[in-house]
Amino acid sequence: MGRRSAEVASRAPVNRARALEVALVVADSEGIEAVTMRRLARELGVEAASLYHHVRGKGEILDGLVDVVAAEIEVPAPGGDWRDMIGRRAQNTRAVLLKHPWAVSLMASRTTPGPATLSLLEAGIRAFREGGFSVLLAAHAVSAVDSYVHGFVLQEVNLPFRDESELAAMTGAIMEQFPAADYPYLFELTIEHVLQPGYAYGNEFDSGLAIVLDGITASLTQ
Amino acid sequence: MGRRSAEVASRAPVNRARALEVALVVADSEGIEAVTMRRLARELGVEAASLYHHVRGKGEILDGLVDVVAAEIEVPAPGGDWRDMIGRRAQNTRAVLLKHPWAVSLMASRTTPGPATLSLLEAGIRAFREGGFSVLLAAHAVSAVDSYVHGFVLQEVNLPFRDESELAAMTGAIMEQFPAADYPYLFELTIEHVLQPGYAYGNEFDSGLAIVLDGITASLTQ
DNA sequence: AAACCGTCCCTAACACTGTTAGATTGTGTT
DNA sequence: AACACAATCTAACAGTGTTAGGGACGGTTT
Repeated sequence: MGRRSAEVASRAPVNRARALEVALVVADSEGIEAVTMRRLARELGVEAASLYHHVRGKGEILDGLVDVVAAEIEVPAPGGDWRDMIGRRAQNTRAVLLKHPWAVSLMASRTTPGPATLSLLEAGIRAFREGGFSVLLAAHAVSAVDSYVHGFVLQEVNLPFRDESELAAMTGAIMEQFPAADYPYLFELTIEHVLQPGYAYGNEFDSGLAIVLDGITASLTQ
Repeated sequence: MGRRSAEVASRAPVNRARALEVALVVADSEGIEAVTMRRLARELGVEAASLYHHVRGKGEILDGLVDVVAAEIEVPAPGGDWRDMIGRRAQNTRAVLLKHPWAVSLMASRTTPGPATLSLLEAGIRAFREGGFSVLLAAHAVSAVDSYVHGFVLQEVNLPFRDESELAAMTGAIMEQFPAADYPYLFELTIEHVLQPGYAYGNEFDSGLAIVLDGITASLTQ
């Protein structure tokens, strides 16, 4: 009865893949800060130092986690409208990153890309190139859309509230602490938009994505 | 000559402001991971536990750092073209965040905004509202542009190279490790764009910003 | 069969981290 | 001179990643 959260059979031999498997479960259920060498080892029925026979260090675990998440992102098959393909790629990316909220910051901070990360990038560039974009324009476009997606999700996963009541409490606390007169437009937007029933920050994703895609279209015809 | 990097006079009394001052210097010169309670205390000529008489915990230091950086971002004065104002705001944001590379992730992960953070947001919304945007469109637009800027800089500050030769070494290492045939378009883009003399990823910022601003313009007239 | 070798795992330790409890100092006021 | 109070101290706790060195086990070679 000791172990409660990540139930992983500790029979199979310890190796890099099993360590990553366990790390993913722990990160998803308790956050990335719970992924420690001692914790992974305990989950694998082993001592911390033993992990260093399968992995160069904790960095390799983090790199591996990033690529596992990247592999989970479905890339649209070639052949089709670039706008549709890039749009779906963006939606899929957001969906997967929301399932692993710790992954966004990690993807940015880790700098050794794995095969899945490269494939995701390849699919983005391909969609633009086969859609008639020059190499230069494709580079600009994929950078713009990926920056937008990562930036949006980065904010989204760090929001300090999860439902409307928590949001109301949050905005209330902020507006109490600071004079509302200093931020008239922010105040207006909060009252008339944010605090309206049915609001969720995640809804802004689609409009922002449309903005970026429209901008990319405009960059084509000029 | 024990102390070498952050030379801060340790005469003045210890308080929250001085702690933040020291924290900023340490973070800029040695990275955010060097900002530890013991390090700040040492720099202030004091023991770590003493800091807790001036600050609730390390979180308050990090929150303070975020707002110090936000305060450094120059917001354009009211009255002018929205595209120009938002563009300058984006450029200024990027410039300041590049001076404090640790700040991007921190701004996203900390969830207690300070006055400077709110002012920056206020200025963005104001530019759109006074440019004729509805509350809804202004919300969409400011979310889109801020997501783009943060996402771009997040990638930019985490690039594992600083000059063209390091970039060449990096791409070379990646292309050795993985079969280039698996990523034909990425390969093409690398050869024809990334490895061209004068390339720097930061140059993509302007084109992406133009894309977002064009997209916002398009969202107005539809 | 006996010796060897490499893989895997262990214990122990090092130098760190944020944070708290409780004692001690120093300064200013009564 | 006595008190009060804020600021600082020492010591400790439960963690972190990582390395060194030793022991057990299996398979392969002599």
